[in-house]
Amino acid sequence: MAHERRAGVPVAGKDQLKQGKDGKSIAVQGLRGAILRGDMVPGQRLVETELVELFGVTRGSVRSAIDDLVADGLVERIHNRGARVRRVSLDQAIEIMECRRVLEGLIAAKAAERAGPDDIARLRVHGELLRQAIRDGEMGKYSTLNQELHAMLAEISGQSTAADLIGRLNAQIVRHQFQLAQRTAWPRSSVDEHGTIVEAVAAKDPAWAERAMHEHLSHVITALKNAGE
Amino acid sequence: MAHERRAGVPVAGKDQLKQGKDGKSIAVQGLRGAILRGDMVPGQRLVETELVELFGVTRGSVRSAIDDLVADGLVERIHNRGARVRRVSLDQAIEIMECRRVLEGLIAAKAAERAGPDDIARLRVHGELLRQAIRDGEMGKYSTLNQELHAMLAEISGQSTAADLIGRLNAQIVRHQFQLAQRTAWPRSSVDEHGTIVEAVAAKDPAWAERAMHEHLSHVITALKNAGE
DNA sequence: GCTCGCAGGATTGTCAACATTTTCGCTAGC
DNA sequence: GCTAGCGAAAATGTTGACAATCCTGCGAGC
Repeated sequence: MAHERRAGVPVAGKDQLKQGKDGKSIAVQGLRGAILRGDMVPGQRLVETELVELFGVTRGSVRSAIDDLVADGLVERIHNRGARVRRVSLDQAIEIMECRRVLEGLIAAKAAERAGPDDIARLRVHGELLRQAIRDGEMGKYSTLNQELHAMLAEISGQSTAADLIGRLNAQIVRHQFQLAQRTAWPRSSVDEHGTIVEAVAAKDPAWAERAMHEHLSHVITALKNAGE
Repeated sequence: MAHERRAGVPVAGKDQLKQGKDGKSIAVQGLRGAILRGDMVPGQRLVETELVELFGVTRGSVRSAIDDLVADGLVERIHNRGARVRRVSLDQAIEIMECRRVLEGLIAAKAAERAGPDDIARLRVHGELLRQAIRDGEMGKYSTLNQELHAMLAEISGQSTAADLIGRLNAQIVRHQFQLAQRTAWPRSSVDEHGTIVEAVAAKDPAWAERAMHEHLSHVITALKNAGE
């Protein structure tokens, strides 16, 4: 009480470093990585003792890590019956993408409001790289650049709350997105949607940026729906 | 889906019963309630041993409960330095409300798509009650009805992901909203925004419903901004 | 007079053992 | 031949004790 420290501001830069040491964070990072990487498939049981010897941490840490991932929606647990990797149905994935759509729209709009000249320059460079990756058919590079572009917009927008929510939502559907990227040949019309978004932000036109982002993600959602049939 | 803990509708009856028994859930509910009710003010330290004797559960349960609330953004914890009730700045509250704005817009749109005749009837009744509460100046009743209306839309929309996100976001800013409700005399123009939303949903016009919801929450955000000056 | 260093006390983080619940295989009975 | 009931094994949930870390107050030294 004597020490009224910093009013809680956002996130955790140094916390991450500190947490890297203790057992819980090793378990969290290991488990999250394994699930996101696909080493553990949806529906698979997570037996605590197995994870103990897999990660070399105590059972308490594993337990705590599972709690964390349950809160993130990556794992589901049933009382006295253990935990398993959450299986996200296509309908749920669509729901999640619809949330992402409006949140990314918000970010795009705010980014358009706040973007400075240097931000715009960086965005343009990234947009050009994206176009090249698409033209050369390098899907891996495209995916990486795509994520970086969204991250850049999030940073410019300053909407850390929205960015955080999107991060969580995305983690839940990486598998669907991966499948989508592999099975879908993107139509020519959607090739330059990123370019439009960049342009809208550069023009500092929030409404346009939001519309462009909405349109872009609507196409992804449509592709998701079609993939299910 | 993964989190049917708090938000809209208690799907699992027996889970509630089970959760009521074990220590962790008692601690979670108790702590969340205390924070939301304002019994514990932002910035206040949460000493584990104190909570132990307050709720009559073990320290492990308290610890686990704190982890849960950290994941929900209600509490922040610093390594080896304990946990405290998260202090949400006005800027952060505005950010959160902007997320809520677009998510509620999504829900309103989807609700307009899916609403059946009985849903519409229920909404109209609720809208009328809301109007009465405003006319009679009963702010407490207004607040309750307002929440119920939003919950009803969330249920109709079927977007449980968005509803869950909104539930979490809302919990983080109850304090701000409470202060806002007490200090602000709502302008006449915003009196019947709820009516407009209900009408738009009843007309099964998603775009209109989304616009109406956006406008409504934009006014709340504006009020929030003004309250800070 | 001020700063640096150092125990003392308090609080959190970790761990290993105990209790409870569920599941699966087996036997007995219809 | 099939189903119901029982018991052992495995996995989970819980508890209490131990170790590491941090804040506070006091005293010595410059």
